[in-house]
Amino acid sequence: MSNIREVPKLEDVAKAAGVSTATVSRCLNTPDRVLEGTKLKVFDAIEVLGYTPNFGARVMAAKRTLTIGAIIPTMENAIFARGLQAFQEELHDRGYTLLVSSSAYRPDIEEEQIRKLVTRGADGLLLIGEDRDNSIYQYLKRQEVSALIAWTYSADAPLSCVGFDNRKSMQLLTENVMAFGHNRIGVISGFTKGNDRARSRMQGIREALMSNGLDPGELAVIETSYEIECGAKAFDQLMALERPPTAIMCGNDVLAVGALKRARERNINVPGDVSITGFDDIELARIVDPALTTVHVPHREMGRQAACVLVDLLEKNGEPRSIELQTLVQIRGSLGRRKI
Amino acid sequence: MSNIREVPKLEDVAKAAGVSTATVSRCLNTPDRVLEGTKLKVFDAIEVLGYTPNFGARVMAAKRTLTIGAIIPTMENAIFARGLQAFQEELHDRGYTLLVSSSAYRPDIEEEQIRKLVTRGADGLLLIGEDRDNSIYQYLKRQEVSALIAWTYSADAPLSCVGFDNRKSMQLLTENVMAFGHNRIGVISGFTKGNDRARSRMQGIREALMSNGLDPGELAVIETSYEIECGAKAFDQLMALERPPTAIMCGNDVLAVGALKRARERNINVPGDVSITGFDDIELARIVDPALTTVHVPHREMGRQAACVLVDLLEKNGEPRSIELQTLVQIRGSLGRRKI
DNA sequence: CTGAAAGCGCTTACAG
DNA sequence: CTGAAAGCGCTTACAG
Repeated sequence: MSNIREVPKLEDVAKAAGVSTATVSRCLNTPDRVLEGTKLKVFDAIEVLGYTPNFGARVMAAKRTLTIGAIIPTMENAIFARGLQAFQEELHDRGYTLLVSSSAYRPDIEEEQIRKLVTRGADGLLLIGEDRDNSIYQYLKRQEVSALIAWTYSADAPLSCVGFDNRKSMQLLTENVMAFGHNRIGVISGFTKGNDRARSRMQGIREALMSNGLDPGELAVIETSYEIECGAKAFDQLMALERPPTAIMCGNDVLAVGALKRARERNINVPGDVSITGFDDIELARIVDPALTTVHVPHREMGRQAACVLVDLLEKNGEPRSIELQTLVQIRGSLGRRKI
Repeated sequence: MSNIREVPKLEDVAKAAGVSTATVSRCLNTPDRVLEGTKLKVFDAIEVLGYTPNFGARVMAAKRTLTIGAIIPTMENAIFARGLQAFQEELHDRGYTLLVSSSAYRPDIEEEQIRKLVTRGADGLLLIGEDRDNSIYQYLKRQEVSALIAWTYSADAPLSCVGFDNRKSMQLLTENVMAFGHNRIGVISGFTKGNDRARSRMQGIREALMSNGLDPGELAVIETSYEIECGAKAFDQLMALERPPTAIMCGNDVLAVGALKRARERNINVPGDVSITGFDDIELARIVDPALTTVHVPHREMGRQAACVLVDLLEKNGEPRSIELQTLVQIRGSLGRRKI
C-alpha cells in the first residue's frame, strides 16, 4: 500500500530535495562542489528520510569501500590484540574501517577468509606471517588488492612487511639463556608447519646453540598448539625426560604461562629448578609470578606502522615498502642461573 | 591494449562457456537447476579465467550477504574471545561469515560501527548488552536488520537476548563472600554509565548487602575501566581507606587480576589479609595464584546459542526469542574466611 | 533447462 | 554548480 516502511534511496532524497540524484551523490562525496543552499536542502531531506547509502551500489559504482580486512590466527588470546587495536586506531584516523576475522591457525580457513574479504570489497588486507600457498598471492595480485604482511620481517617476502626478525630475536634470547649457564635446553614450540614465525624462532635457537659449540640435535623440542593447557602438558613431557632441561624456552608467552602454571602445580620451583622463557611480552608476562623473561615485541608500533604502509600502498599505489621493527630481550624473574 | 590483466566478470565467463550470463549465475546460485553438461563448461571457464563474483553487484541484486557483524567492546582482553569464537564456528557451519569490530567501550564508536556494518550489508548483528540509544534500535528496525543482544539477559530488552542475569549472578557471589564472614566489602566496578552489565552487577551486590541487613551506602566503590592496571590502582585506593575492606569484589576477572597483582607487589596476602573476587571465569582466573573466586559464565554455550537464534531470526524471519543461560559461582583460593 | 532483458542503487564523465 | 544518462556486475522473474 504505502511505502512508508521502505528503506529510502538516493532517488527519494533527490525528489524530496528537488534536485537530481547526481547532486545528492555529490553532496555525499564531494560536498565542496555543491552550493551551500543546495546542500542544506539535500541534507535536510537526508535527515528527514533517514537515508543511508546502499553500500553494495556504492561499491559497484565507485569501486572502493574504505574497508580493510585483517585475518589473524586467533582471537582467543591477546597475542594479536594489542597490535590489531593500534592498527584499527590508525586506520580509523585515516577514514578506513577495519573488519577482522580469525583463521584458527588453519591455512584452509585463512584462504577462505581472504577470499571472502576480497570478494566483500576490502580495499586492502593485513595478513600475519608470510607462509601461505603461492596461489593466494597470485589471487591477491589479480584482484588488485593491496596486502601487507605483519609479525614477520623478511627481505624476500612476497608482499610488503611490517614486522620483526623472529629468528634473530630468538637467537638473542637464547644467547642470554646460555649466559645464565644453561646448556641443556628444552623447547616448547608452536607448530612449525605453515607458521614461519614458529619456524624462524626455532631456527634462532638452533643457531645460537651452534655458535656456542653445542649440538642442536640434542635439543628436546615439543611442537604443540598455542594454548595454555598445551604448554602445561609439554612442560610435563620435558620434565619427564631422563635428563630434564634446566631451561625451557617457549615459542610464545601463552605456552610459557602454561609451563609456569604446571610447574607451580608440581611444586617445581621457577627459576630455582628450571628456567622458563616466552616470546611476545604480552600483558600476561608481567602478571604471572615469577614474571616471564621474554622477547618484547613493539606491538602497538607494529600495528600503527602497518596501517600507514597499507594505506599508502592502496591510496598512492606506491611501491612495496617494508619496515623492520626492533625487538628487545626482557630479562625477568623466570630466568635464573643454572644450579651447579 | 590487451585486457589480460582485467578482473574477469560474469559476462566473460558466459562468453567463454558459450552460454548466457543468467546460466552462469544459476550455476553459482542454484546449481541443481542447471544441466550437468552445462555446469561442466561453466565451471571450466570459471576455473580458467579465475573468476570471483563481484560482491557489491551480488549484494545489490540479491539483497543478502550471508555476513553477520559483531561489535564487541574490546578485543584487548579475552573476555569476549571465547564466546565470539564459538559464535563464529556455529555461523560458519551455517554458511555465514562473521566480521568483528570493536568499540573500545565507546557508545559513539559503537554506533558508527553498527552503521558501517549495516551499510556494508550485514544480514544480522550481534551486540553486547542492551544499553544504547533508542535511536539505534529504531535504525536497525528501519534497515530491517536482525540483531541480537548477548552477555545480558533481560526480559524487557528491545531485542532478543542470549545471555545471563548479571544482577542475580553477582548477588549470589556476594552471598558467598558474606558467608565467609566479610561485611566490609570494597568494589572495583567497570564504568556503569552505558554499561548495563556493570550496573546490574553493582545492583546485585547492593541487594545482597541489604537482604543481610547491611547498608549498601557504606560500600566503598571505585569505578574504572576494564584494564589490569586500573584494577591495580583501584586496589591501592581501597586499601588506603581508613578502614580497608576485608574483601574486594571486582566487576570482572581482568580487574581482579590487577588487584591481585598489586597485592602481591605490596606484600599483602590474598586471601589472608584481603579476599578478592572476579567475574567471567576467563582462563586467566585459573592461572593466577591464588586462583580467582569468580562467576563462571558459559561463554562458548552463549556464543553458539546466539548464532542459532540469530540465524533463525533472519532466515525464518521468526519471532524474537530469548535464552537465559545459567552462571555458576566458582569458589577458589582468592576468597578466604575473614580474620577475626 | 536456458536466454533476453529489466532492475538493483549508486557514481561520474560529459555537457551546459 | 547542476542535470541527463550511461554504466558498475550481478540476479531473477518471465517466456519459451
